[in-house]
Amino acid sequence: MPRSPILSASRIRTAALHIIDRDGLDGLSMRKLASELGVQAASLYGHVSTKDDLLHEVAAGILEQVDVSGFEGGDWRHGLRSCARSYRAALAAHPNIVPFLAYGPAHREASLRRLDVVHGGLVAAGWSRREATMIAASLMYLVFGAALSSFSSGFSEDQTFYRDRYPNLDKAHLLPSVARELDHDSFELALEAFVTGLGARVPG
Amino acid sequence: MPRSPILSASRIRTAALHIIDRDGLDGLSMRKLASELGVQAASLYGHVSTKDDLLHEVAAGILEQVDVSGFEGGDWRHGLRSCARSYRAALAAHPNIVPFLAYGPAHREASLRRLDVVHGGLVAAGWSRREATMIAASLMYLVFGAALSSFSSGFSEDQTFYRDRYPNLDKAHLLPSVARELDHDSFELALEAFVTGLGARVPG
DNA sequence: CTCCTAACCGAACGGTGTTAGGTTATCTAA
DNA sequence: TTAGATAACCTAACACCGTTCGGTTAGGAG
Repeated sequence: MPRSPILSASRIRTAALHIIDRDGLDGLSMRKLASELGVQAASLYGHVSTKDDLLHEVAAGILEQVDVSGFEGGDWRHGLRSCARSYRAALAAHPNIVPFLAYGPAHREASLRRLDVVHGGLVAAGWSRREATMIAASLMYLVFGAALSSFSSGFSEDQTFYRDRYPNLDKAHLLPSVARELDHDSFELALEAFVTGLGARVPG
Repeated sequence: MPRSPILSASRIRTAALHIIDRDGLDGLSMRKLASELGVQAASLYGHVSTKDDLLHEVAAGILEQVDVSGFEGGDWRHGLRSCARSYRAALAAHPNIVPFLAYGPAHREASLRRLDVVHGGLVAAGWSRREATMIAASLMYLVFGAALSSFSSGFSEDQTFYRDRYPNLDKAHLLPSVARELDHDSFELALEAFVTGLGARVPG
């Protein structure tokens, strides 16, 4: 081989995710990415077909970490809860990429494979196929909704602006640390209410 | 006045939303927008400070249509349900702008004002302030999650690809019309389960 | 030592959002 | 009636973007 490569698809993905985490989704450009890898922009295209493709791969890497093994025990409630938490954790670790996921999460291989497992687990627990599909979809609603409309990613700046304008809103969630906790607790509340509400419907 | 204007902020917003609905979020450029208004791109900047600003205004116009009057009756269950449906309907009418909303919905004036009403309604119904905040947040999770991870916006193309790959997934939702119905029913299921699950917790 | 070839670079293309400065048409004041 | 003011729009350009084409270069293979 001609020259030992200083670039690789995985090194590029890692650097891209790092930039996204640090500078936001709009903060990622091929030129900046190349520059941080000590390389010119054109060189990236030997390892990555397109920026959009790169983003999809980065997204896949994140979704790959979602653990749906909680369904193996046969308890759909536990499966739903543990899967939802794992999903949320994976997204919350890289909130800046969530807007990209919004462009059609259903397409994604990694996402579908996991949805399929959830679906199978629900059917095995006694839900109809249609119900299983809807429950799995609902789980995605919760997870993606929580990832993108989070307090902590929304409020963190110019806190004084909100003060006194919205008398009913709790002022406390303007502090980032409180907001993070509130995000977590809200998600747990939503998840628990959802699972409980489902339980009032049918099996197990 | 010098010349009768052929441009106005509201005409620009309308045209922008139309392009977004038709060509997607990436299909909107200032030059195309200007051209559809019979004008050069630079002229837009007399009425709109920035493209980002324009998008925020368009988004605000959509969120403005959300009806939270359902809380006035004092029944928090009905309030939650009707507010959630109104929210979803508003977003589902313009699905292409949802990815933009993902860049920080909490900032938005129109959104906050409505959140404030929801919060007030919940407190009036007996929930604590903290619970009210979390419930309102959960509602946003559901609504935004449903808007962005919808089946109909995800699957509609290359249906054959999915066939046989995911044995557990219901094949039927590959058809757009079925997908739309499934989206609706899934949202209703999630909403109903959520409200029911909340009811197992506390007041009224 | 030569050739091959993979890895990277320089320069460019067409597109983007945005701005500075100039033109034009109408309304106001003299 | 005419001169000036000014809002509305345009022309041209800037800096950046993703992407591609045609080199250059450095090492391993014969």
